[in-house]
Amino acid sequence: MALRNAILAALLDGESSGYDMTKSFDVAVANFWSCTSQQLYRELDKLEADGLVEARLVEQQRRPNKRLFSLTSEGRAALQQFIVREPKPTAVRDELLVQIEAVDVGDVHAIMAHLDTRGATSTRKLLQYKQSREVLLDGQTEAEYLADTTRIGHFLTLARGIAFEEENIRWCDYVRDILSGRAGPSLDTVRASQ
Amino acid sequence: MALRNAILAALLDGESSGYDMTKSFDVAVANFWSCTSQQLYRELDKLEADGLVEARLVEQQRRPNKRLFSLTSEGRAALQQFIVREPKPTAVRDELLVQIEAVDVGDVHAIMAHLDTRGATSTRKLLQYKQSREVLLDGQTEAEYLADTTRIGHFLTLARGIAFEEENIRWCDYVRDILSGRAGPSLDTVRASQ
DNA sequence: ATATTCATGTAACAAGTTACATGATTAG
DNA sequence: CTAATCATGTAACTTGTTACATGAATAT
Repeated sequence: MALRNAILAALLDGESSGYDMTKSFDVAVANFWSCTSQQLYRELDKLEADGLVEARLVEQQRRPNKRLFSLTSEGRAALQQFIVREPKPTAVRDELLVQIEAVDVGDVHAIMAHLDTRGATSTRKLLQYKQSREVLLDGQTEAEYLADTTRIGHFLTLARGIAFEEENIRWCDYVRDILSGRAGPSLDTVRASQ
Repeated sequence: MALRNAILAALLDGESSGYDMTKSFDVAVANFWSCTSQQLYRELDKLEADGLVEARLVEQQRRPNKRLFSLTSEGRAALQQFIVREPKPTAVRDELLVQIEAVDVGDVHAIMAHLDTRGATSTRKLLQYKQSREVLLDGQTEAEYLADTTRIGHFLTLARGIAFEEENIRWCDYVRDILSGRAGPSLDTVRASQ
């Protein structure tokens, strides 16, 4: 009853295959839910069995056949019921933060490498989100967009994703600065100064 | 192998009972991991069986007896191994964002109520985090604290928690403003103007 | 030639959630 | 007298992850 609603919400933008969603869960939906492709296929089967989505088989010549899923009216009704329920508090689960919590007893250089990787990931995601935003806006100002559109939800969650990644990048830089003062010169720095 | 490390990291600050951790996972650790008390007790048993933590029974007169857990050297070593491994990307899981994604097909007033609740929760958490920060700083400036301490990890994760909740509050306000323009006058507003 | 993309899954396992249970003590 | 706090758990269930599998088509 959890992933369900994220899938139903993702289908508001139109029909989609499991494969499409596997990737769009990395971009469009990534700022509010995440899952593996195996979970998606399993849940889509259940949703179909429960009549909340329906599948349309599309036969292709040079590609494997695919099933395009779309919301049924029951699915739409289930979503409507879901949004009036009190949402659970956000479940935060970040291994990098657990590692930072333990930085005092471990390898500072390893942590700094993780911070670089995370910073790069966040930068890439931020770029994707901002591009999605430009696509939605399509040359309009935010005010113009908001006045016109019938699809405001995705714009608002995108705003949260953008703010989250910006904050993430700032924090990675902040922590890296502080840790580099504690780590002692890295091997690279020593080599560079010789 | 997931909650494990969060528990081990939490024990860096000293011994703690399952009950203590149930609540500190709501405050201190909440910005990077969350779990139920049932999970904690189960995982603590496993950690003890694996020799990563050890329990000390404290008999109390007017309270139920409790077991205080602390890190063993094996536990500390396990943490050190954990922090050199590449961390998994953050798993975001926020029902409120799923609901916002679906706001176009559902009850806008219900969503606004959820935003108010979330805003209030974030405000409360932010206050707690800031108070924790003051306790750590103990009158010193940030620079003074960072120069002196041997326990920098928690300070840095706390900074992330503070930034996260501040951003959350900003976003809730932003979305509420936009939605209140679309919802039409609420029943309350109508009553107030009569 | 080799790797990646498209497109779908199964099976086994690990982790997380919900409901339930106990029972004394203290604060309002 | 009622509710909350302290302190621990068990059992059943739902989710999420990992490893594995297939097989043609295109891009490098």
